[in-house]
Amino acid sequence: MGKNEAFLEHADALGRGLVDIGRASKASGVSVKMIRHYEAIGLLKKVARTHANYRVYSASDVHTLRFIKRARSLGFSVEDIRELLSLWQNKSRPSASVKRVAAEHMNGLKQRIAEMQSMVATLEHLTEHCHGDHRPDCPILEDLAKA
Amino acid sequence: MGKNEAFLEHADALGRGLVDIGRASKASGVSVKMIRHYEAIGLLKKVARTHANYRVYSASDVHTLRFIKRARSLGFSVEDIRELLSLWQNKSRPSASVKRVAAEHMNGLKQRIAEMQSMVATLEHLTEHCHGDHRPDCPILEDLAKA
DNA sequence: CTTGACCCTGCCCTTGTGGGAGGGTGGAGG
DNA sequence: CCTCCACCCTCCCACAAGGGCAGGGTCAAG
Repeated sequence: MGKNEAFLEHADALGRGLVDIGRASKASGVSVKMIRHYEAIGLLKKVARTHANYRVYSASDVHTLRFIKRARSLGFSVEDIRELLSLWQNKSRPSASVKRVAAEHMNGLKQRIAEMQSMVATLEHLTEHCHGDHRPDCPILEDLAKA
Repeated sequence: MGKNEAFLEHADALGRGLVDIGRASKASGVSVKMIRHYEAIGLLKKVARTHANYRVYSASDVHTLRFIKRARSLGFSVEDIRELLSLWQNKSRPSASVKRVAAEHMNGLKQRIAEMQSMVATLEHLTEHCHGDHRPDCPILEDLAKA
């Protein structure tokens, strides 16, 4: 094993395929700021540190960060991701649990989409009838003022 | 005019068609909390107060609150509303200005809808292929882990 | 005079992310 | 060895648009 891994030198760590937070950020697409934040809220386990207190990430940590990044890009909340991560790491998880999390998230998305579409429909209707010129009459303002 | 209106008694104020914040809230649909907040951020002008420092709203104030409420329900941001309110109060506004604000807001909505629809499409595809039973294999987790 | 329903201000919480201050470190070039 | 810059560290603050609570004042009815 050589030296105790709890306190590596920076150069040493890079030599062993471990990366600093900047490289982990570039490799995962998660900003440095957010990597620290995910650690602070316990989404990512506490990683090793160098003597200088620099965080050191393994390939597996970076993999987890990419998982988080991808999940965020699909709109999952941090709490959803917490659950997905634990399911991911649990080799005997039932796929039904994963499916449930995804399905609930999808329903939330669909509902918000529907709400926004109804806003768009109203706005579309109102702007269609707005001259959009120098004149002050405007059905948009009239709607806001009446309803 | 009778008494100076700067410091009314509560009962006095109600007698003149003015309302307290609770009534203004019920009449407008804006929560008491948010009425105060809108005042704090300058969306609503500072209203009169009674001797006891209670806020007193006129019918026109309530009308403005309803305008704000309706605009929020169409998804306009507070900053958009600030602009819409000033256009509403400016009798010589060009309707083109109103239309522009509405159109930009609509574009933002449409873009967010598109992003969310693409999330839903991906999720739908993934959940379709997930057994959703006791077995651990799950294309959802595989996607999150690979991409 | 008490009680309950209001009202007041002020502070903290949310979600996810960015920004900056103030200070320590690593490695390269002079 | 010294200097620099890029990087790292920890805190604190900010945003949207609200919710919630604490601790106190007030009003009207009984």
